[in-house]
Amino acid sequence: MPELPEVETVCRGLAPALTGHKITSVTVNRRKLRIPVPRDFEKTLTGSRIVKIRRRAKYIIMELDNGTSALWHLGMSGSMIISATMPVPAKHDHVIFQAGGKTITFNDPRRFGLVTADQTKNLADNKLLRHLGPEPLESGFNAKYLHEKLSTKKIAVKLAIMDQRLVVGVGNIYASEALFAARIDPRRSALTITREEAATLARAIKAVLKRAIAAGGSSLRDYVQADGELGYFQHAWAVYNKKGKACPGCRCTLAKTGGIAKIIQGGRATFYCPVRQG
DNA sequence: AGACGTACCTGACCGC
DNA sequence: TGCGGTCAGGTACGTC
Repeated sequence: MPELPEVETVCRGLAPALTGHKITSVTVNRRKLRIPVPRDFEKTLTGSRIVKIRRRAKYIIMELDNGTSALWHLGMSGSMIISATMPVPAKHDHVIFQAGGKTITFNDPRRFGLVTADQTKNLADNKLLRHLGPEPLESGFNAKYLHEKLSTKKIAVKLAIMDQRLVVGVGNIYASEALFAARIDPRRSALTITREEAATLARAIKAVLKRAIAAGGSSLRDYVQADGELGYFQHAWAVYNKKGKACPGCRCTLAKTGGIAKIIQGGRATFYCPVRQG
């Protein structure tokens, strides 16, 4: 489920609890995730200290003092649970470790997530990370870059911005939300997006993600002290999952337009306002 | 090389 | 209550 803001929130929740602490135990209950958990994963982590926790795209990178980094991906349904006391085992608790007096549980019903490790110095060449495009909130992702990238692609602009090689972290929800904010029809071929529209879209992507990260940050306060599940928080979407609803900030009449439309692109649901994004 | 479909897996929900 | 069908926020891979 989680997109970039959710993963960022998970990192921000884990970092204060774990940074500087030694991993005292690791249990892997199920090795068959999207890719197999490495056989030496437990041995690699146990006894080493967590130096730093950061995010790259939708990966959580846990840098250890032994030269390796643990990589976590939440897939569609993953979450991380911080417990101050030994938690009651639950279904789909695939990896559990202890550090800093806390127990961290990686739970993922659909098992599209993954847990692995690699040498920190090799991360740039890591098979999972090497193809990833720029971070949307960094300066390299801007109007010029986006326009150049879109200008060579025939595919729909919504599919283009979800391509992690073009820019990371824009998943199905935020793609719809950003295009709505930018007033761009998601069905348009990427190469028809003007320089000016690309500038608006780049700004919209940043704004939508930042707003969601802020919402996630405020939800963090509730559980960072005690037990809590990281990875989900309440958020008010403008168009996502709002088929038939009135489009916020739009003056179109619901009876006339039918409100927010739902279409399928690349097998995934897209929500947009045919009037505002016409 | 780009575009597109498909596969991976469980659970929630809806209509009958 | 049960059953089958559909859908779900991600990503890699195969095929054309």
